[in-house]
Amino acid sequence: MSNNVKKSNYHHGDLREQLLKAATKMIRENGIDQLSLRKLAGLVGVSRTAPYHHFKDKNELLCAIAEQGFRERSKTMESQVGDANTDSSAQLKEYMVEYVSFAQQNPEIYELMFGRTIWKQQIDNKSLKDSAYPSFQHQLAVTKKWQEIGLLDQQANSLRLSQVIWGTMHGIAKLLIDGIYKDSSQIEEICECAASQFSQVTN
Amino acid sequence: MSNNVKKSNYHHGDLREQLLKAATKMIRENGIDQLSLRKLAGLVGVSRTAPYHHFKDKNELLCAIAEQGFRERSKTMESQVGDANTDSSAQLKEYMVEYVSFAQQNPEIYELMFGRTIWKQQIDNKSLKDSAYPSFQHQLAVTKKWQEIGLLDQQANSLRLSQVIWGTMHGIAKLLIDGIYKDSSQIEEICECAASQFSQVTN
DNA sequence: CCACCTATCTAGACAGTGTCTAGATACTAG
DNA sequence: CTAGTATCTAGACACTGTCTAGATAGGTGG
Repeated sequence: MSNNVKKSNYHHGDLREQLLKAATKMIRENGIDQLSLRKLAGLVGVSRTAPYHHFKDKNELLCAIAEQGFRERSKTMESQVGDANTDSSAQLKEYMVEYVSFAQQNPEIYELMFGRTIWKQQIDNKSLKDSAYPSFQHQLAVTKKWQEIGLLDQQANSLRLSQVIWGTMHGIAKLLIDGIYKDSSQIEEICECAASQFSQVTN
Repeated sequence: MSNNVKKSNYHHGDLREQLLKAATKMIRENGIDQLSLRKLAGLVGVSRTAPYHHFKDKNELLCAIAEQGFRERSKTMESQVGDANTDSSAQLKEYMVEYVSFAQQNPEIYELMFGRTIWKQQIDNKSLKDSAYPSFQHQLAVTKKWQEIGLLDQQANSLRLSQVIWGTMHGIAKLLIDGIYKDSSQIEEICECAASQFSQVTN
C-alpha cells in the first residue's frame, strides 16, 4: 500500500467512506433502527456482504458514524469562544441553548453519540473513546472556568457540577427529541430557566 | 362475556396477563431489543401468532408494559410523603436520589416508560397517556409545593422549573443507565450536587 | 338442546434482517 | 510474471414481525 494515498482507486474506490456517508444520510432521514446493512449496500451499489470488509459488524459502522459526529462536534465547540459583549449569565444560557439545539437538529446522530445504542454494551473501541473524550473534557473545562469567574457555584466539586449541568442539558435534549416534550419552541424558555438556576450572579 | 369476571377461563386462560408478565421478565433480564414475540410465545407455550389476538403488534405490547410501569410508579410516588424529620433541602436530594435509583434498578422498564421506543412515534394510545399523566403531574405539584415553602426558586415559572428539574433527573438517570457515567456509586454525590444547585436554602 | 357466532388459537407463508462460509476478482509487491 | 492479499460476490442459515386462511371451542339466541 503506497504511503501517500491511503486508499487508491481499488475495485470500487473508497467504499468505506461512501458507506459512512450513505449510512449517515440514511440515519438522518429515517432513524437509526431503519438503517439496514443490506439496503445500505444496495444504495451504494455493492453486494450485501461487501460492507463486512470495512466494518466488523453493524455496530462498528454505527460507532464510526458516532466517531465522525464527535469529531465535528469538537471542532464546533472549540470555535465557540464566549462573546465578550454579552454578560456571563447570558453566556451560560446560550451554551445550553446551543447544546440542546444541536441535539434537536441532529436527533439521530445525537442519539448515536450519547445514547444506549453504542454505550450500553461495554465497548472496547479505543478510537471511539478517544474521539468522544474531548466533548466530556470540554464540558468540565467550561464548568471550571465559570466557577472561577463566579458564574457557577464555587463551593461545588467541579466534576460533580459538570456532570449535573451536562445531565440537565442531556435530559432536556432527550425529553425533546424522544418526543416527550412535544413543543420544541420551548427550548429558549427552558434553557433560560435552567441557566438561571445554576447562575450565581443575580441577573 | 359475563360482567363479574372480565376474562373467565377460556382456551388458554388469561393469556394476555401471562404474556405481559413473561415479556416484562424477558425485558428486565435481556433488554428491550432482545424481546421477540416468537420467543415470548414459545415461552408461554402458545403459537407465534397467538399474541396478535391480544396485542395489535409488538409496539402495543411494549406500550402495555410501560403502562403497567407507570401505574406502579404512581402508587410509589403517592406513598412518598416527605419525612417531616428531615429538613426540606435534604428532602430534595432524597427525591432526586429516589428517582435516579428507580431508573438504575429498572433500567429497561425506565427506558420503555421514558425513552424513544414508545414516544418517538406519535402515539394514539389514550390508555398509555392516561397512565403516564400522573407522573408528569406529580412532578409539577411537588415543584409548586417546594416553591411555596421557599425551597425552590419562587421567581421561576413553575412549569419551566418542573421541566428543568425533571430534565436534570432524567439526564443523570439516562447517562447512568446507558453506560456513559460508568460508576453508579456516584448517584448520591451527583444528586447531592444537583439538589444544592436548585435549593434556595443555605444548607 | 342445538345451531350459530365470535373470540381465540394454529400453521403456513412472505419479506425482511445480520452475519457466516466459500469462492471469485483484481491490484501490488517481490 | 507470479504469488499473495485486499476486496468483493453469491449462497446459506437462523432469526425477526406480521399477514392470511383455517381450526377450535366457549357463550348465546332460538
